[in-house]
Amino acid sequence: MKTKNKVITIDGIDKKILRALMADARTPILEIARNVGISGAAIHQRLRKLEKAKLITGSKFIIDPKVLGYTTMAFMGLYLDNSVNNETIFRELKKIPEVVECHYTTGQWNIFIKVLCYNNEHVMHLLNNKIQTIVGVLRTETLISLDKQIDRQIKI
Amino acid sequence: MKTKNKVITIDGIDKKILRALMADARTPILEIARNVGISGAAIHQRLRKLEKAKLITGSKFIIDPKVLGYTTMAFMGLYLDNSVNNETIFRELKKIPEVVECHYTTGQWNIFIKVLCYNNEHVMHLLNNKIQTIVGVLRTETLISLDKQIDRQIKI
DNA sequence: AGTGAAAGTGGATGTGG
DNA sequence: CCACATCCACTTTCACT
Repeated sequence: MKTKNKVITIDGIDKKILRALMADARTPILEIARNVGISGAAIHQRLRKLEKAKLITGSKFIIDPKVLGYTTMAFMGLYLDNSVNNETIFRELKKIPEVVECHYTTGQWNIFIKVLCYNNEHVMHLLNNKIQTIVGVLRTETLISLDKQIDRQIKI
Repeated sequence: MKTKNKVITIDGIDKKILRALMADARTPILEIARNVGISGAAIHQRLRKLEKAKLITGSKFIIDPKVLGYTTMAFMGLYLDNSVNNETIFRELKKIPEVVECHYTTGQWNIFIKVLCYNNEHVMHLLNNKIQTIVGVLRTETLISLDKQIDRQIKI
């Protein structure tokens, strides 16, 4: 069990700062300062506060996997053998670079993952040679994402 | 139909640059320059090349929704009425801030979405008052993510 | 919480190899 | 493709309010 995270409240200025940086992590602090009408140093303090509260967990360049040839996104539901420890499965899944998300879920499957592949053949290979060979994985179901229409963070 | 994206190849230096910036979008270019052993100006040129190729699609501050109280993540599979246009559904879903991902998928459902909620009650409210009221949505199935173990970008 | 100033660093660009 | 040099803008910190 993880320790409980405190829920924090943020004001309008924090929201403006976050919205700017969530849209573009390299937005100059001074530019934000000019837009919200306070000094750069004040923005700094607020950012430190937000980082300390762990609301900001980092910043990332976002790349488009399609440009590297990863044109096929798929979701897979995994049925597991009751006798196997989830942690073992997670450890194996983390080793597979194509697996970009992994959830322990309610419902028909035990584990639900998102994968990125070059094409359907790659999906097949991944299933046969990587996923299905993990000890404890009994059966899988695959959904192909034909079109990703929304992909965003929670609205601030 | 979108226009076809060209698949590009990147060399070892590009990979190092991308890995640094994918981990932390605010990594100074000069720091990367020192690490890979070429000048800052060269890094600049390569970044422009990668942006031009649309491999880099932007940069974002990543926030942890849990700290704002969004402790419940769920996936929902939507069954649609054949007579309704998908675009109409996408448009409605985009208006719902809790919906952070939306895919048109193969398999039992027509549309598959990811949502962020405060709690199970919020999930229920979302289903009853937002999702199920969209014209064309016949039925839904919901999976709750009890634990997110992996959430990353494709490995470079 | 916020300001303002000061010192250091980094971003961006043009010239030339 | 890359280095070097330059200029300007931005980050970061601190004393003060």
